[in-house]
Order: sequence, then C-alpha cells, then structure tokens
Amino acid sequence: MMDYKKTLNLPVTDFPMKANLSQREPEQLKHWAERRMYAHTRDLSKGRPRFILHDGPPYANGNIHIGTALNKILKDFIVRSRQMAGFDAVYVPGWDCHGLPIEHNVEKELGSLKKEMNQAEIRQHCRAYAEKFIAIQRNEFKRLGVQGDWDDPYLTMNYPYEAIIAKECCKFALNGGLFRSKKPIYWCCSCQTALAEAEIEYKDESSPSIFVKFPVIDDWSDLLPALAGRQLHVVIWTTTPWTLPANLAIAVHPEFEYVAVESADGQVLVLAKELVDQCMAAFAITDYTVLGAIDPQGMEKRRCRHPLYDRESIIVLGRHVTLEAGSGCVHTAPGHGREDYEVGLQYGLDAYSPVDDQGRFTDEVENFNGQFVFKANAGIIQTLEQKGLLLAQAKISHSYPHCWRCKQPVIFRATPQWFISMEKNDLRQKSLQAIDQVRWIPHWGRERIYGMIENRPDWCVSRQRAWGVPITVFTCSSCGAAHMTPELMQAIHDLFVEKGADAWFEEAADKLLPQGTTCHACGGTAFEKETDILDVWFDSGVSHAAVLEARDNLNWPADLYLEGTDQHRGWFHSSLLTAVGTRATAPYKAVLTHGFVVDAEGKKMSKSLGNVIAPEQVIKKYGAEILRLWVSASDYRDDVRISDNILKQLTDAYRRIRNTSRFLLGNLSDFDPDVHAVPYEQLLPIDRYALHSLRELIVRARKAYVSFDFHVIYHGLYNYCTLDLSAFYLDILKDRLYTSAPDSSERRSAQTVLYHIADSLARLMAPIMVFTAEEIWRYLPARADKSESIHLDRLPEVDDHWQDVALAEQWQAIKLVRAEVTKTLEEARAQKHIGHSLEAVVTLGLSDVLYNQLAPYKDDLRSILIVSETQLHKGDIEGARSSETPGITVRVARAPSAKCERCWVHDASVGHRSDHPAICDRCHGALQRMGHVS
RNA sequence: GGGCCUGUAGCUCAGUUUGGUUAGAGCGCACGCCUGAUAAGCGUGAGGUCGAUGGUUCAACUCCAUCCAGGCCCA
Repeated sequence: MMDYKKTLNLPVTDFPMKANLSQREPEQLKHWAERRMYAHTRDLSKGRPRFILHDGPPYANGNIHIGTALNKILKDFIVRSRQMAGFDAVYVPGWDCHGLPIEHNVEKELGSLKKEMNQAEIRQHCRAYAEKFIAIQRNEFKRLGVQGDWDDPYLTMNYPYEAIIAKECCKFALNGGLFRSKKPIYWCCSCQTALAEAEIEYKDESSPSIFVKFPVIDDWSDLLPALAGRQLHVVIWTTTPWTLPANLAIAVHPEFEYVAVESADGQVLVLAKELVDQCMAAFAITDYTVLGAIDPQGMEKRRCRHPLYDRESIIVLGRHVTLEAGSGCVHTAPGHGREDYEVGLQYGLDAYSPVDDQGRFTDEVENFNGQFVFKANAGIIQTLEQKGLLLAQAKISHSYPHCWRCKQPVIFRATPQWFISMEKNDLRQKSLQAIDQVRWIPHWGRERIYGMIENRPDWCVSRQRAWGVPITVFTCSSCGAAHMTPELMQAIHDLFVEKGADAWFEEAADKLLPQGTTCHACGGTAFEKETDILDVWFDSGVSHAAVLEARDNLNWPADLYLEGTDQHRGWFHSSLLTAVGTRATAPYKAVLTHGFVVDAEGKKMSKSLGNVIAPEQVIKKYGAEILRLWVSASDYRDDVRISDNILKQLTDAYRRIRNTSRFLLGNLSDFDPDVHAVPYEQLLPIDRYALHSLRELIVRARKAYVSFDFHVIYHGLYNYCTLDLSAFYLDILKDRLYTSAPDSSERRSAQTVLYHIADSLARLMAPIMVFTAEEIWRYLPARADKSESIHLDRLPEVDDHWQDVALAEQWQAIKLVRAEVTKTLEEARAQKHIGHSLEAVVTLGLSDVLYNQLAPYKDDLRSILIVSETQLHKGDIEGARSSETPGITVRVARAPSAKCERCWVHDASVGHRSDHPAICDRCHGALQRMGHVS
C-alpha cells in the first residue's frame, strides 16, 4: 500500500522551534553592528518628520539594574515603533558623569593617596572612573537590544557639554536669577569640608541635654488674663547648647495646646500642655498649678530675650515641632539646622552661624570666641546657670551624624551658597504655566510636578566638591558683588570647549578675566573666582541645551521625555527650571513616566530583603527578548512586578508566539508571494475572515503604539496567536493545507493569508521582540521589495479592503455554534464514543437566525468543526444536547464510514476507487492533480 | 506626618470615564484527546465575597468616606 503521508504538504521549515535566545542574541547583535543598522536607519530616514525622545542620562556608576533596563527598553519600544511608523526617530543616549557618588568612590579607591593629589588629578581619576562605567553600561544597554547612537552618546563631562553647563549657569547670573545666600550644610570641622548627605554616618554620641528659660518681653495678658503683670519664661530643650549663641527664635506648633504653669516658687513657665508632667519632673518641680491655656497662634512673633546676649528671640510657628521630647517649644538657630533654616526663611531670619571653618566661635560671639563649639558647651551651660535660666541638665546618648572619613561628629553650619531664585524673573509662576503646556502621561504627573514647583524653596546649586562644573562667576574682592557679562560668558564657554571645565581650576582669576575688568558696583579691579561646583541636577537639567539644541538632527523641545516617576522631583524638574529660566518654555512636549520594579509581593527590591533580580541574570537564563517581553506585558504606569514565576510565564508565552510563527513559516515553504498570491476577491470566506481579524489586530496594535500602551499589543498579539490562529484558523486550515494539491487554488488561498499574517505579525512585534521578528523576517518568503532587515521596514499598514463586517458577523455565529459542538464532542469523548473529532458525525439543530447565518457554509461546516460529516436542521433536533445558548442543539454520533488513509476523514467514498481503495474521492482528486494517479 | 499613585482569579491583563443581565480573556492548574506544528497541537473543567469596612442609591467592581497593604517623592 502507498504511504500517503508522503503525498501530504506537511510544514517544512528550518526556523528552529527552540529559540536558544541567550546564545543567539549576541550573534544577532554582532550582525546588526557589522551591518551598521543604526547609521543605515538614519540614512534611510532623511527628510522624514522627526520624533525625538530625549534620553535622561543614567548615572555613570555601577551596573545597570532592572529598573534601568525597564526604562531603556521602554524607550527602545517607542523609538523603534515611531521609526517604523514613518518618522525619523533619532535616539542619542547619554550619561550623567559628574557628582559626589563617583568622587566618593574614587576617594575610597585612592585612600591615602588622595592627600598628595591636587584637584586636577582627582578630577582626572573621576573622569576615568566615569568612562569605565559608561563602557560597562553601554554594553549592557546594547545587550538589551536597545538601538541608538551608541558611538556618539552625550556625556555631561564632554568638554562641549561642560561648556554649555557653564554657559547656562552664566545666563542665570546675567539675568539675576543666580544669587548668593547662606544656608546650613553638614560640616566636618576636622576635615574642614562640607559634607553631603551621602557622606554622613550616624553613630551614638553622648550629648548634654538642657532645658533653658527664655524670658518673655511682651505682655501676654491678652492671651491669658491671669498672666497680667507676671514675668513669663518660655522653656526650650536642646542637646546642642553651643548653638544657643546663634539662637534667633523659638518655634511652637500652631496646633498643639500650650499652657502657662506657675511653680510654688512663683516662676511662670510656658510649654506644651502634653509635656507639663514630664518636664516638671525633669525640673524637680513638684508643686505647680496650671494657670491656663495659651493659643500658639497668638504667640506668633512675640518677643523673648536671648538667654546669653542682649538681643531678642521671636516666637515662630512650625509644623516640624514634635511632642516626642523636650517642652514643645523648639530652640531655633537658622544657621545650624535644616528645619530651623526653613522656618527662618519664612520669618525672614538670617542664617546666623558665627562659627569658622575649624568649628570655633568667631569674634562676634562674646565670651566664647575662639572656642571649639563642642568644648564651649560646658561654659555655655555654666553661664546659663549663673543667669538663673537653666532649668535642668543631663547627659543623653543619641544618634548623631559623623564624618564618613574621620569619624568625628559633624556640625550643621551655614555657609554662603549659590541659589537660583524661584521668584526672581518669576521663575516659579512661569514654570507653573509651562507645566500646563506639557502633556503629562499619566495625567496625574501634572499634579505631582505642579505641587513640587509650587512649594519648593530656591534651588541651592552650590556644592563644595571637586568633581563637577564650577559655578563660573567672579565676585569683587572689595564689595563682594557678583560679576558677569555676556562677553565673559562666551569667553568661558569657548575656553571650556577647548580645555574642559578643568581650565577653571587651573587658571587664576585674573587670567580667566579679560584685562581691565572692573566691578560694576564699586569699580574695583580685583576679583575672586567661585570654587563651588554646580549641583549635578543642573548638569543633566541643561541637556536640552547641550544635546537637543547642539545637535542638528535633534529638535528643541523634545517630543518626549520618559523616566521613572521619581524624576518628577529630579530630571523633569531640573530640566523644566533651566529651560523656563532661560527660554521661557518647557524643553519637552510630553512627559511619560513609569513606575518602579518591585518583587512578586509588590515590595521594593533591596539587598537586605534579598529580592533583587538583576537584568544580567534574566538575560543569561532566559534572554533579553524575554526581558523585553516582560516590559511589554506590564502596565508600567503602575509599579511593575517581576519574579521567576512571571518570567516563566513569559517564556511560555514567547514559545507560543514563536511556534505559531514557525507553523506559519512551515506552511509557506513552497509559496512565492509574487507568483502565488491569490487576489482578495478569490479568497475563500474563512481566509477573508482571517484577514478581517488580522486587520483588527493591526488597527488595535498601531493605535496602542501611538499611545504607548505596549501591554495592549502584547496581549493582542498573544491572544491573536492563541485564539484566532492556533485554536481556530490554523487548526481548521491544516486539513486544507496538508491534503490539497500544492498548487491548488484553495491551498494558495490559505497561503496568501498565512503570508500576510506572518508578515504582519513580524512587523507588529518588531519594536518589542527585536530578535525574533528579525529571525522570522529572515525565513519569510521573499517578495521583490523585501527589506534587508525588518528594522529598516515599516509597521503593517491597515488595509481597509480586508474589512468585512457582515462576514465577521457570520463567523461570530459559526464560532458560537462551534463552541457548543466542541463541548458536545467532549462529552462523547468522555463516554468513549469517540477519540479524535474526525471519528464523529455532527447533527445540528439551529434557530432560524443561526440557520440562515450558517446555511451558506453548509459544505464547509465539516472542516470548520473538524469532524467527518455535518448535517444542518432548522429547529431543535431530537436526542440532542441542548446548549445554554438558545437555538442550538447538537447530536454527536460515531462516523459510520471508513477512514480515509490520507486525510483521516471518515467518508462514504472511501473504497470506491479500485486503484486507491483506502482513500476518499477528495484525496483521489488531489493525487490526480499531483500526478500520482493517472 | 504631608503630596501623588496603586490594589479585579495563583500570574499577566480587560471591565470602572457615562453605576444596571450569572465580573471577562489567556496563561498556569486538573482531566481528556491527538501523535501529519510533536521538548508541539486541540478540547473540557475547576479557580474571584472585584484590598477591608461603612455610606449614597431601587441597584456599586464602578460614586463618596475611613481604614489596611504597597510604591515614588518630601519631612
């Protein structure tokens, strides 16, 4: 007997079932690099409308983490999909290179060597350090499949970039937005240097704890009549007596209850009601009476006498006051505390800080001048005691900030800093207005940044550090006025372009200034150059100027900025301020934000929790494609979860998409679209319906690309492969594809559609599954105009000829009936009446409506239901299973006829042909056509 | 503590804008079929008091309030 299997057209393809991603991806990347794909794309896109996604620079330190990967992959989706939609989507990645973390690590590496180095040498080491990590991260980003101008990224430490940073800063100096004021910072007295938050270590320290009385100057009888004619004292508590000489105020909480308490010996103390018992115990006052309540609002701006000096200390309101310890009245020295400073700003108080670089009181401080502050504690306490203003003293142990280098306790000390004013030039108002010209996605991003800009203090841009771009201003040696001119700004810019910001540190002030420069304010001729460097947020904040404006192939403003939601406070914020301050509008048309990567339980990733998943791990185990698929499957507007379970699920999904593609390719092995394609009008109905569905997928996916809803694409693509193709269209099609003669019109009809599907799927997935799409593209039958790479081609176009609503409605009805049939078949199978569905004969009883919809497909029903025979009746049929859907009854019986050896359908015609008794008429015809039968 | 945001099956997502049929899909799971997509393919089934509580309403996953859990940014 003939082996009929050999006469079938079974799928044939070299497209591997197993992706082997982690191994094959690097090969693909290498190939793309050799073909110079990015440059190629640029050439190809010349003259197209631009779409500019401006990259927010990651910090050039450490390896990338999963959040960085999420960000870069999302950016890649957008750039690639805009590119494939017909734009010229230039993507210039960048790095943030200056700043403390790098300087900090370099200092750690250098250790004691640092002492012998000058600033220029340290800066050299920092530069090298940044370069090292840029190289590392660049490779990591490339490995993710992210495409961009990796050969010419922007680096904030490049000389031209440094020159722009300085120039943008000078613009603020020119327009008066940049000013100098004092602000408290951490200061190490032994290292004689300012410290950043990151350089602080908290350790337990023993400090004096004292309660001090501040005599009240004003009359408070309006607040509490019982106080008429009495001498009152406001009680404060502090653990840093040495800050008392700098006391300018006492803060009370506007919503706490305060009382006046009279002790047996006649003194009247003011403190928080809730702390009375506790305080009296501490003061060893056993006998006292509460005279009455005092409204804190009424205390505002009342005057007290300073306990040490002949000056006033006013009462202010502050929400930072707590009832955890002390008296509820907080000693406030704006020059020595962050909160003190903030509240001081509101009341116009000076950041008074009469302490020098070595931590000694200046000559302003009577009696204690020249004393080291911590040593002065004892004397100050003693003086208070002598004046009768000390209520209690003790020692306490508490957590106190220490220097990370010398381990000594640090102090908070106000020093002159440079600020960008939020009020000058109406920066705040203009920024708020600019916010409303931007499209924020999701919309609540607007609320976030608006609230921040509305409430933020002036921007302190000074850092007392080595690794950064200097604040390139001069101050007059005689009057202290800042000096800046447009010519000087340009000269500094040009100097930096040539020599980098290092030039500022290497040259003396008089060399940097043009000869004959005089002070605008006092006519002085001697100047000092500023040595503070700029906050790194300023560096990245001016990327719109240093990158978007500076490169001809980019646009200002950018079409889109895309970063994590933390950047509302960070880069979106600093970019907005630097752009509005100098250009009056935001540097972006739209801002898209994503959430953070969290673990399976929604908890943040941390080393201590041990729930960190590194991108490298994922790539090694699953491949970058799976990581990209994960990004696409997640609704990134909220936080994004990742876990082994989730990744496993995605690999399953990946395999499904891959296998479906493989099946499509396998059935196209003998198909040449230029030769065999069947015109739309001649396609079989189910094939036209498949195109209708495909068109709907394309419409949905293209729309989702525009609105950045990638998870819609993932789910759409996946469900299309699973439901529309695998479980329906392809399952039905197998019979036709395998058994028809290869060149028959019905097989070519199916192949025409399969070709469209494979082509469209590859294009649709290309921005997301960059590797797999390219692989499919390689195996896809070539059309005359086929591109070298799918990534040089376009997204699938929406072909409206494929839309056929009436047809789709018919097939909806067919699917409804089909679902009922499969249920009935399953019952027959459970009762062992049938195994394979081709062993069944199905009789259908349908309502008039359904009958009319299915009648045109009477002859196709057998293949649609994948059974051997179907009969269609109007109305219910007897002995049938009645479904939940009204109007459908189904009866299943075992097929009585013999099974065709070739197509496996049980058909009455089997045995009719004497030359081939084992096959049916249909197969006989096919064999005839193929020349197997004479 | 404050600002902004999130919470629908074990997992990834629909549905909530404009309250109204038994809250959907796929995966996973269980069971079965097939062995001509085969380290594949098909089918059936079981999974949800829509974070919790209270309120508005004839009616709430959907509106309001409070709480709980979680995230980002501040303090």
